[in-house]
Amino acid sequence: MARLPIYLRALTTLAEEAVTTVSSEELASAAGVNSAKLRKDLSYLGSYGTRGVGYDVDYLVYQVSRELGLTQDWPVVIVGLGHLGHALANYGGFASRGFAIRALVDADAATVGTEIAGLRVRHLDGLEEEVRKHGIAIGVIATPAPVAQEICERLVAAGVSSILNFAPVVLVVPDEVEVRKVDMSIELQILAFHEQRKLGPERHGRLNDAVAELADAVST
Amino acid sequence: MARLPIYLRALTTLAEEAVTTVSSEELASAAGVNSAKLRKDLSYLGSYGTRGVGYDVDYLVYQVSRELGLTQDWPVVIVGLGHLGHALANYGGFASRGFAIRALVDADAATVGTEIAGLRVRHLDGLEEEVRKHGIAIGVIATPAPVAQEICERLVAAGVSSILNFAPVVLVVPDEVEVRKVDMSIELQILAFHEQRKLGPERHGRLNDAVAELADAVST
DNA sequence: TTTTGTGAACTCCTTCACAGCT
DNA sequence: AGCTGTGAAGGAGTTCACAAAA
Repeated sequence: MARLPIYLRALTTLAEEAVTTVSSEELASAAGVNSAKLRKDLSYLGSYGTRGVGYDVDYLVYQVSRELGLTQDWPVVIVGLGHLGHALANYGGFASRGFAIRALVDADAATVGTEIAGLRVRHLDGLEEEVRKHGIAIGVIATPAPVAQEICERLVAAGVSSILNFAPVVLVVPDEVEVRKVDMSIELQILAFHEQRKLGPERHGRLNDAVAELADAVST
Repeated sequence: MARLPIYLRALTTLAEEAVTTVSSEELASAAGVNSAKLRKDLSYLGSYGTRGVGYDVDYLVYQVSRELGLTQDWPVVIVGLGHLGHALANYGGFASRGFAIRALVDADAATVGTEIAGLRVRHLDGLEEEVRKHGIAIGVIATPAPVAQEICERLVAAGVSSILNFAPVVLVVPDEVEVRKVDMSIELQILAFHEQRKLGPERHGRLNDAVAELADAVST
């Protein structure tokens, strides 16, 4: 149910605009999906709509939040406070969405001890203690790629079972640990791929090899 | 082919380790996918493997790069230089992967004129001029959510046809414009969902309504 | 013998289309 | 009359399993 957070965001926006009721058509277009898909997705949570009317916005916000586990606050640790970790620590979107950054950890002596977003950065040595002390279940890895796997293993050993990985590596974890990854280079590369396609039909792997062959055949 | 960048990263790592040949099995495990899937993906680019042997790493790096359009450098503009935009501008992974950040643009007077990662930040007013001057086709939006759609429209009007969006909104664009989005809150919410599942079987939408009903039926 | 490249089967997700409520 | 909830159809992507090539 990777789309629930998008629905929740659209619903929250509607609630702020004092909208009380929304149809699947309206909500779907706000979320950028097909309305049948939205209805099917919501139907997995239960029958929270009213036929002929639509969905009650506040009620649906609550139900979706509950399904996502956002009726409680999840304590989070950020490992690695370079530019990215710094940006993450300061990102306001977390607190308002059910997450509480409880610990910041870094290996760099110049960073350790500084205060970021109201929290003091602790040395990497204290990682396990911080995880246990705050009952942290979600770890964010914003370290350089070469150390990400090691940090990941330490997080898992300390009891973390969900990891959000910003380092450009494929993390190896036990089956019961959930990993999500965010890789900006990969997103840009996907865009570059589409840009290239737009430039013209020349040189596009096998498709164009076939075209070239055809052109050859025709010209002879 | 959203997986090609992952294969490319694995291949680049192998090349750095002076590995010359790799089997689909090995490359697939490095990329975290099934080997049949990897072979099928690569087969769309052409037949670049040798049966009984595997793939030549350097040759495959070249072919995948070419397919992704990374044999040329793509000029990029970053709009919004808060913590996140700052982090993106300083992220070294771009330059080494076929992208060149050519312009930085922000609306905040305190940020305009400062130098970030060797580039001077220009006022938002100059957005269109920067896009034209550098022939920019890819725009990165790292602004607050409320202005993201407006920035997006200006980028598109100026000629940008691919957008990487970090603002937590669904952007509306013409069909020919490609949008990729990165939303850290959404990734965390997906993790929270899985964390909650692990906590116990109580209260999980319709599945548990069914279980509860069954329990009722049994107890009566 | 080893490993690719790929038809065929399978599984999962999406969309249609409409019966059933309000 | 209007909109949800959902079976059924359709499509896309994944995995199997093996023939063909080195």
